[in-house]
Amino acid sequence: METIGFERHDHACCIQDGIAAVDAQCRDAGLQFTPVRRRVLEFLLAEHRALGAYEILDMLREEGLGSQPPVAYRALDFLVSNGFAHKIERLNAFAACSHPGTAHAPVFMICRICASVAEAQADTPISMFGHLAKNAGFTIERAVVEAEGVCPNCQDTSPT
Amino acid sequence: METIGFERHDHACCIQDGIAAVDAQCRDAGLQFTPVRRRVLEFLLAEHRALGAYEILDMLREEGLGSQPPVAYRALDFLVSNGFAHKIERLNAFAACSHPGTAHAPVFMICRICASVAEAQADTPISMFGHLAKNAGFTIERAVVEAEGVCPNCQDTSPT
DNA sequence: GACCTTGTGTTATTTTATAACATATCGAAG
DNA sequence: CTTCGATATGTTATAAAATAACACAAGGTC
Repeated sequence: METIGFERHDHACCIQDGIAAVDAQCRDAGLQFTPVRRRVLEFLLAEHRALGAYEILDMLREEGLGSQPPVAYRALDFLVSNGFAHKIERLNAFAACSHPGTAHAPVFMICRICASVAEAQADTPISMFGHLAKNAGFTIERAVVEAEGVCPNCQDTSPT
Repeated sequence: METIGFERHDHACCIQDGIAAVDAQCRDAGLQFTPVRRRVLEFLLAEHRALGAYEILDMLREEGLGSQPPVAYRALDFLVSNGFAHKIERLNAFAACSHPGTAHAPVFMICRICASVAEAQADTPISMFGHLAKNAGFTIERAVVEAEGVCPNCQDTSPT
């Protein structure tokens, strides 16, 4: 139920702590947290918005870490499939996970004005839609929940 | 809270009733329910799964109703922006609305095995995530909710 | 040292979506 | 009735997002 995202905060910590947490988890799980993968996660952690794969690819290219789409997509696959990042389906873009290592039922809030993305942890998909699924006889395995609207920082500006 | 989707049913009615409802709404609202738009909605209603834009385009092409992508995308835009169809973000595909004309907070259930899509009506995004948004100071305008899993008809088959 | 696994480099292609401009239809205003 | 504006469609071209397929490299293990 906790949300971190739109508040002011020490942003350096976002990156450091995020990387450290994933580093530790990779060591525990025997996953290779390679330079490309680490750098991509850093890019994602550096902004509280979702980055497109090609945007990431451009950043990698500037650093000589890879120049072709599969490089970016492979790193993103690694991060997403291990729960270190999420794909924001609505945007065809990717965001670092704010709660790496914890049980996952992310709810994303996407600001239509500044494009920032915050991740809230809800309980489980079951607790939210379990009753609907049960009615239908459907077994939920995973849920995409993405709310669009206006973040607190853009609330006053442009009422449209 | 009602779900129609995975049950056996008189499928001809899905199409007839769906078209009739949208036809009526268009007349009321002064919207043009043109042949292309009508046909695209029929394609969507004909299957309880999501169709890709290019899949729809192929069907239009076979009937001589248009052969270039914008034709399909424009018809889909019309249907989606008037609430007669929905985009399933997870699939980059489109499905007819099961509840045209009613207040909208659709929850989609996507079967990973047979690819069928059912639409349930939840209350409002607010009732589902309002507390999360409130914590964050976020104003929800729209929500994408898509659950993936296994539909009742595929439940027994292939436990993977 | 041969082999296997995992990750990266690279080329090419597929899939999804839109920009931009031309043409057509139709009702309302003049 | 004809000119205009609004809306819809036709068409060409291109952009944006994603993946297939194969080659190479590094590191561990038998």
